[in-house]
Parts: sequence; C-alpha cells; structure tokens
Amino acid sequence: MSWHKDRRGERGYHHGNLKEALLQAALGLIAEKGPAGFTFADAARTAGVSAAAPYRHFRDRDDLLASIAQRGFEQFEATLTAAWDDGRPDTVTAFERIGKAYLNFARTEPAFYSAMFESGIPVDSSPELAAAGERAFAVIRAAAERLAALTPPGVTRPPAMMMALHIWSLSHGVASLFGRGDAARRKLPMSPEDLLEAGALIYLRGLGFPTDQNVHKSDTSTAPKSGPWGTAPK
Amino acid sequence: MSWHKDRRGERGYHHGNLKEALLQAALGLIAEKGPAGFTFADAARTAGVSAAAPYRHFRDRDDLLASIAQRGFEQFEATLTAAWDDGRPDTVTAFERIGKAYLNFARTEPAFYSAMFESGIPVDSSPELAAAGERAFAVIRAAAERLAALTPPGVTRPPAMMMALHIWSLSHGVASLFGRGDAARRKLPMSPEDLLEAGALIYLRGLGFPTDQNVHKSDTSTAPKSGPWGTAPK
DNA sequence: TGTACATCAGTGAACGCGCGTTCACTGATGTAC
DNA sequence: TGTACATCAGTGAACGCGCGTTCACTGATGTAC
Repeated sequence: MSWHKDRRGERGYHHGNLKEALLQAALGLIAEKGPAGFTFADAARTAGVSAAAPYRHFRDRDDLLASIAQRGFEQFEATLTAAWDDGRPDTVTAFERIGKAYLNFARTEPAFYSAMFESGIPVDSSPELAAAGERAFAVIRAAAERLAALTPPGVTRPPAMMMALHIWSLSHGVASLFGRGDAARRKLPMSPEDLLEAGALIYLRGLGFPTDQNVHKSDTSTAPKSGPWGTAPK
Repeated sequence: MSWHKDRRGERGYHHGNLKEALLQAALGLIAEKGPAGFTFADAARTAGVSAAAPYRHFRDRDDLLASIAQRGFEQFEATLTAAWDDGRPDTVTAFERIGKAYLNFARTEPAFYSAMFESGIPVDSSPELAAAGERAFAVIRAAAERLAALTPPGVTRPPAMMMALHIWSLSHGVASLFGRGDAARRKLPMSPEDLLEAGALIYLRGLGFPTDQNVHKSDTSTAPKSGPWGTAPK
C-alpha cells in the first residue's frame, strides 16, 4: 500500500504505479476469493482507481491474470533454485529440499499458485508465460539430471526428464489435495511435508538410493496419529 | 436429452425430471467452460426452463455444484472398484489398473473431475459429499492395505494409509498437470499413463516389490520421444 | 530558464447485459371420499 | 367411477446489482526550442 508518493491517500491525478498496484490488488483478491472470484472492476476499486483505468495497462481480465501467473512462475523458479542450492550439501538432501519448497510455495503463496495452476488460463496464452513456466520446471529437471547421474549402476531407471515429471506430479498432487490454505483442503493424518518426504524417499529408494533410515523416520513419526481418513494401521 | 415424455420438445407445464435435467445441463456447461464459467441461469436455460425453476430443486448454485461433485465421487468410486477388481489377477497388476482408471476418469469425465477437485466447493459442504469422497478414497486405501500385506519382510514401509495417499497424490498430480482434455493442459513427451505407470512402479520397487522389467519397458518405450520440455536424455 | 505543445494516464458518465432472487400466479397431478 | 380439493412444479414479470466496455474529457508530465 505504499506508492511512490509518500503521503497516505494523497495521490494526484496520475497514480504513478498503477500497473503494479493492480497486480497487487488482484493478488490479494485471488487470495481472498479464489481466481474465479475476482473481477477487473474489483481490482480497479481495490487499487483506488476508476473502472476504466486498468484498460491502460491490461487488455482484459485474462491478460492481468496471465501477468500474475507469469510473475508467480518467476518467483517459483527463484524459490526452487534457492532450495536446490546447486545440490549442496548433497544431491539427495537438496532434492528433498525442492519438494519442501514446492509445498511451502503453495501454502504461503496460494494466490500465485492458483493463478499458475488453477485459473484456467492456458499455459501458452503468452510466450512469456510459457517461458517462465518452463524455466521453473527446468530447475527440477536439472536436479533430476544430477540425481540420474548418481543412480547406482545396474539399476534400470527412466530418463531424467521423466524423473523430474514424477517429482513434479507428486509434489503438485500433495500440494493440490492437502497443502493449501483454503477451505477446500482435505484433512490429513500427517503434515503434507511428511507425506511428500516419505513418498519421495520411497521413490528414490526405488531408483537404488540408500534411504532406509529416512523412510523409517517418517514412518514412525507419523504412524501413530489418526484423522478423518481413519486410524493409520500398523 | 430424453425425458420421460417421449415426443421431442413436447413437455407440458411440468418437466417431470427437472432435477436430473439440471444436473446434466450443468455437467455439460462445466465441460464446456469450466466450473467457474457456468451459472444457475445458464443451467436453467439449457434445461429449457425458466430461471426461477431451479430453486424448486437446489438452494443455489453451490448446492447444485455440490450435488454434481457428490455424484462424481460415486461414479469415481465405482470406476476404481471395477479397476481394482478385488486384486485380480494379482495385487500389483490390479493396483496399476487403479492408476490407469484414475487418469481415464479425469480425461473422460473432466466435468465431474473439476467439480470434485477444482470447483472450490469445500469437501465438507455436505455430509453426503464428504462421505462419497471418503468412499472413493477407501477403494485406494483398501488396495494399499492388500499391497502392504505383501511387502517383503525386512523392508521398512510407511502405513498403508500413507501408501494410499502417495498413490492418490501422484495420480492426482499427473492428471491435473497433464491428463485433462482442456486447453490448460501441459504438453508431455509421453502419455500420462506411461508417466504414471513408470512412477508407480518405481515407487513399488522402493517398497521392495520386484518390478524391474516393467520399469524398463516403460522406460524404453517413452525415452526416444521429445517434446516441449526438451528431448529426453539417455 | 521559460514557454508551447504533444503525449500520457486516469476520469466519470453512460450503455447494454446477464445474473440472482423474489413473488403472486397457474397448470398439472395426486388423493380422499 | 367421479368429483373436490390440496399439493406440487414451473411461469413470467419484476427488481436491484455489478460487470465489461466505450467515450470524450482533463489534469499532469515530459520535451523541444
């Protein structure tokens, strides 16, 4: 809520930074009511500007939404890159951190997340959007490639691309079903992080990585609880 | 489009089966324009009835949507149950079939699928809806329990509940990201089915099941292709 | 440094539209006797 | 079997509302000279 003019509410005829303000307003509205529940007029109102003003900056509602998705992917890429940290201290640990970062992004940035994945705007609605999406995925793919290079000899494994898609899908599934802040979230007898971590470790074990102790850790730490799906069996 | 009166368009003052007709109409509209892009009035119009008529059968739009989601879960449960076929001919094969059925449902019934998972209606908006959702999940959970009973001794594994959640998440992730008929679908250098199957088999291998030949089969059958994410590396 | 002018960004009024919702109504159906 | 009546399901007109979009406009900003 701070524009480049500093005195509260005292903005002149020109807003000065309306494009940015509209993006922020829309983001807030999406967080509140979901990507379906925000309108162009609503964004204008929230930004404190007439309903006609947004047309100076965006062709229409979808154009604004695509901009948000694009920015979301850029931020997502940065988050994943930081989590990966070029594979430090070791590849498996860093890989697990990517999964955690994925969930964390979905939870802390639900508005971005739904604009990116649930708003219904086609991925290729703009080349910039598509490119941003690919760059984010490229982080996971690069990590998978490093992981693939480490698989023990003699173990059959799919292409690194496919490994990346598996991890992406698993993370996305967990995030969509359980890892959101909204009311549609399903309840779970464990944290989404534990669920994802255990799943990823079993997957890695299937690729020949020695991860037994970790899986066991997740196992015992979550098994005793119960929840709406019933009590977890021994 | 066939009501209980048989002559086309000749219906009297009473529709006779409006509740059902509204559900069908809404389902068609959701398939066309997504769950956000259908309105109560629209459903009434499609069903050939005045805008006020739906109020005799549904409290409001969300009530209708919840009914569709519930019916979707019931159908989903039936589909999964049939695919599981009580674990015949063997547990692993039947388990794989559940995954395929999941994807198939998402593709052939996108309207149900989005009403169930993407419409924004809370899972617990009605007890019937919540129960239907749980019954569908129970199929996967029962399968996971059978699978858990078969894990080789000495292999640490998570509770069957968690295994079920892993498979559900992976399937849901693949279906959401790649397995839909709509325009927002991301392109993939392989079929969603192959992706899911390979992932599930690696996961099962991580649980100690011998599945090498199968993973390898999926591997080589999909590796040569390339796509928008780049060429799959050797 | 000042002035004239072009460009730009936001205004506010107006429009048509479709939606949600209510209402008294009416035609059809079912049922008691 | 017929008749009277209650109940039910759909009608159509009406309402207020907010949205998307266009338009001539106007205030502010930047720039050429």
